[in-house]
Amino acid sequence: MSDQKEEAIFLAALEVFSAKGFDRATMDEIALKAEVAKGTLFYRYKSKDELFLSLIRRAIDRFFADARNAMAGVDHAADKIAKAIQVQTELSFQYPEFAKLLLSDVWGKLNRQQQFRGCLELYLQFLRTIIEEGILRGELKPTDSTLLAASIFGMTAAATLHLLVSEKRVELAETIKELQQYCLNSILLHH
Amino acid sequence: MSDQKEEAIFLAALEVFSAKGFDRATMDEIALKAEVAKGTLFYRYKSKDELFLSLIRRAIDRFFADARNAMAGVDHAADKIAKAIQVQTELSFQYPEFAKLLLSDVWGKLNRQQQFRGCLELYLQFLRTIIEEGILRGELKPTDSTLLAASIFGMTAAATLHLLVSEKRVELAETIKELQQYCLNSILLHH
DNA sequence: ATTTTTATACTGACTGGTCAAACTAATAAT
DNA sequence: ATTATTAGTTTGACCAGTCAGTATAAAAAT
Repeated sequence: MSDQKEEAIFLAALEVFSAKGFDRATMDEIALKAEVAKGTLFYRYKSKDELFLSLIRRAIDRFFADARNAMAGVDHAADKIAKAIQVQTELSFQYPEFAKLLLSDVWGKLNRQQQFRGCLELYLQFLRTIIEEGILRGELKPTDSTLLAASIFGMTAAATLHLLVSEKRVELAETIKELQQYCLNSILLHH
Repeated sequence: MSDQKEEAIFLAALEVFSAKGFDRATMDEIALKAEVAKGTLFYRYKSKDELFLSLIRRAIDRFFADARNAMAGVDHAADKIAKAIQVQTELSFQYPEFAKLLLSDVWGKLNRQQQFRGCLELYLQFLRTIIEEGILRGELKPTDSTLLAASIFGMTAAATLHLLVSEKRVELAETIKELQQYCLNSILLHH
């Protein structure tokens, strides 16, 4: 039960799944990168699916924790949303390949993908709560909180991925500020 | 070079790739669904990659044409953006599985995925032009047009997919209106 | 006549998962 | 102290299935 091995497997899985996506990632490559025999992977995880999910859970938990953390002491709903956008953008820049994996594999019907979605849903739920509170407190316009939460998440994910993929050098801080403004102010000059 | 066969292959490929994603889709199944011998697929397309790309090109061309069409006679940049959101949302609702495929497979590094991205880029370029014109004409606040274009696309894609995947019954028209407002007005009540 | 299609069988590379054997270290028995 | 036992862990060769792509020879279609 060496924690070292577990950590090595986690890092290798993160790397390989991120680089190749679920289907093209192989257990052989993960084992190789983790410097562990293939059998060890299956001793510790029932299947490729399970290894993948354990990775996802750990990563999303951390994302979630970061987001909660960033909002400690923040009161206004708009400010909380701004923080959420910031944390998500920072994570995308820090783990771009993982962010791609996230946006690529959440939409499917397979069991693994549904469970994956369940993890992400926890975060969206959290956003929803913030939105609903904001509406109740008269800070936000009434709207379908589910739709808005998904919109904020999707806008941030796709925008950052597009930047990362297009390989333009960009200022992280500047990007965050603009995304926050799209969402929180109008893009219109007069209205 | 019967057009009938080509159409059958197109439809079958659309269906199978949409349902399974690129990796899990098999040429055998596509051939079966198209009621065509497997050899025919390889006679007409060099490889699975090529078949996939021809499908993508055709689909995105159509999306692009729809968008252009919807904007004929529309003048204000904000109205054009509203139309873009509308067309994209309608297409997501009409071909939900294909929309998933789109958002899942555009981010990769593989040759096929890069070419795929090239197709989508044409559309984003188109959005950019609209945005830049809007800025020049003093209708939109100055911003990085690339970032905004990607944000609009991503917001719309992720929001609609999330609805489709969560299987809540929703009003298409209502959804479109809300997404347009997120983008074009503020979500804030006072500002 | 030439191109296109079909049905079927085949190849060969790849990969998730298995399993019996081997290793390790701690504990119990002598 | 030394040996035996036990339980958990690790190994890597191996298996069975899958699938893109090929081959072929006959039949349709143009």
